[in-house]
Amino acid sequence: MDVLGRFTMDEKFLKPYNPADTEQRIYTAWEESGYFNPDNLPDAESREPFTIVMPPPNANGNLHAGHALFVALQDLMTRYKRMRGYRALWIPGADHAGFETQVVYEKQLEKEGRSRFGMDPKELYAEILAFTLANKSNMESQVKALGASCDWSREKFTLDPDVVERVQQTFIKMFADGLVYRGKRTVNWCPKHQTSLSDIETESVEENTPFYTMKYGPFEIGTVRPETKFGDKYVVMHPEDERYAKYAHGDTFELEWINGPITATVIKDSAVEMEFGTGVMTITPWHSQVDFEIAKRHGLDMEQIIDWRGKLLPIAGEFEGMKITEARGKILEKLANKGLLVSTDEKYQNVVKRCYKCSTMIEPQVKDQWFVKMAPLAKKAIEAVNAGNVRFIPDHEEKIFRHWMENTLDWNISRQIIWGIPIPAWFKDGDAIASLESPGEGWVQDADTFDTWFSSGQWPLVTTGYPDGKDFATHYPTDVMETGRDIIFFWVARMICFGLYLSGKAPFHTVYLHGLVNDANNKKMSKSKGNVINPLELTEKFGTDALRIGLIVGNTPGTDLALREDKIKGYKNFANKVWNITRFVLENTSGADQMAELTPSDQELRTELDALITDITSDMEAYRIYLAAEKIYHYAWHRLADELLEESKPIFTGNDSAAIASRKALLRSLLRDVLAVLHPFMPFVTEEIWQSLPETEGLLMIAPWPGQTAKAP
RNA sequence: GGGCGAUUAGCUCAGUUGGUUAGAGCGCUUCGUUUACACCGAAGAUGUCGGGGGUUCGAAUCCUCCAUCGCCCACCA
Repeated sequence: MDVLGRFTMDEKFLKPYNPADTEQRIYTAWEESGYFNPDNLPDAESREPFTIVMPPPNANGNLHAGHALFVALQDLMTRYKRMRGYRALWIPGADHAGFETQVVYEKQLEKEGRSRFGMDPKELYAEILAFTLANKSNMESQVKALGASCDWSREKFTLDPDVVERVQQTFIKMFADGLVYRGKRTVNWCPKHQTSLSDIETESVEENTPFYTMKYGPFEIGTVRPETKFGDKYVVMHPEDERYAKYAHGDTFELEWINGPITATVIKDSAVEMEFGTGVMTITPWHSQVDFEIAKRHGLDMEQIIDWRGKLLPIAGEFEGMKITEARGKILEKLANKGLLVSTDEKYQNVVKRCYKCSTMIEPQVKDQWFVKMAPLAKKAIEAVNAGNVRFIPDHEEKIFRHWMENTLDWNISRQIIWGIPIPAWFKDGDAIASLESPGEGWVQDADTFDTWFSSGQWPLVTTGYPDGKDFATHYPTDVMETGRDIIFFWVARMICFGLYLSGKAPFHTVYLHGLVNDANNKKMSKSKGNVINPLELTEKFGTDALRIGLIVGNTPGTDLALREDKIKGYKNFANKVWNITRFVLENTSGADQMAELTPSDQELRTELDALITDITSDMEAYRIYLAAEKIYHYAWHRLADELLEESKPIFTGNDSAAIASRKALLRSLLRDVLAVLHPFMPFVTEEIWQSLPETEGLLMIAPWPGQTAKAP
């Protein structure tokens, strides 16, 4: 107040809004208030809990645009609920991201002219740990820069000792319950990364692969992989194929094959498609899933042809030690010379599996691994969805979820990498058991680590302290799982399975799935394309609020988003617009009596905003967040600023003191509510302004959500 | 081979699950520098809502077929 009893407006409003002057200071104020931790909220005990678990970002690099979107969404959900009077908890975390991080680190080693192979495992582990911890704190500071109101005191890292122990205990329990088993089965082997991968860690790509037909004794067989055929000694056909009726199952015959004469056996199996090719094939059980299944059904021999590095073994004779890619041509040449190559279909299209990280062709190999038996877990997950205990937004994702769940095969959780949680298992004489401690003499510990999703699948449980931690009773099940549509199988499906298995309850009632954030041309961002946008560069340029609301407005769940700078720039202008609305209101409402009676027409304007807030509130409750954001944006700019402020000018320059008093009180109350509704979307600028209003006390962050619906539940 | 989605203004997208002249942002045209804001304001142009057929008093919205694009899953060598 100045000497005349008038409010003196902060001079900062005379200049455009500058996010850089504000954001760090405001975030510190929020953090120091302690309200990120819901236990510190006023009347915390009487509040209903609301819980979101943050998808822990991989601690192996900078945040990307997708992280900015999830921070914007989850933070606005948390802030909204906090203002609505909930005991709002958003639990942050960081993921060691096993294989992913190891791949990132290996690339770094490569640049330095080093390789993980030949390194002492303990040294390698220590190096990756240091790398991960450095990136973890980098990642945390970036999440803070985006304004995340998560409770850092509850932050979890997937390699925290209690997490590791919980994950290992789960494995042991699943072993006891018969839900994990040690199986010698076909696995997806990446010859570059020297580890097996789960089915969803491979990419199936349709490619042009020449299809060769070869003479195999009295038969003609087809293959796209001549380099695997050395050991083929079974010829398989459909039992009802009349063309081959004269051959009986088990018949043997001699033939001249790649490296000389062999004895082959006839096998009848209905897995063979009669219509495909000649209806006859030979099998390579060690290097093909289908062939493996056939061999298993009939108890046939299996022999490894290709080693773990992708080179031919001694069975290949003169081709031993050759990489399969270079061997193929030479083998074909030899086959042709021996008159065994009948024909080549150069145009054949075939589905090839590749490593999702390095695109190396996956080599199916038979290996002893730990598998999770998915069927019983999937059954419970589907039941939970059917019962309406888990709801998907957008709802069509439920169909995708269900379809995958109904068809998913057992899950290989063994990884031959050191960067991860060790599998607590021991082997002796072909026996395998799950145990933290050695069962006794002669037992050898499993050297493998868990698929990283085996631990992150238990994330809602471990972050809330399952089974007897202090938050488990209050905050589990959590409320919303907000994450990317692209990890519905990797993560969401597994979390539901683990949650139901361990706690008997689904870990959340709502799954909100956002789409991918693409570049301005709607192309997927990738390092190789060089179109990756660092969100922190955008916040520096346009302010965090602008980036956040720019990612929210018009972005319907499940739909990919083209991230365009001009859109973000538009919301930078909006932040400045709100700033200048405040300037106008403060300049023209000095000495406002907040209790002044509103004129009938002003009362109507007040009622108009009340109705809008009711509408926006129901949008928020129904997760129509993109609409809620647009509505308050539109009201602030095109109703309040363009129309109400304009029509206020003649009132303030007139001499109707009742009208002036009414209008002053009205504008102040409209401004406060606009700031409050806008806060979850644009937390920094709204809080900054709130702190400059003479009539407000405390942080906007914990102010009540306006409107009649604001009562605590 | 199976599944999911999209197709609305030049561009990026909404359209709250059938209801008056279909909306926003950016871009574009014209005007405006009046002390909230030029990071601005006013006015304006632009759409057979992919195509055919159907249901309905009424369809961008529901049904059906077709076309094009995108994504996901997949053990025919």
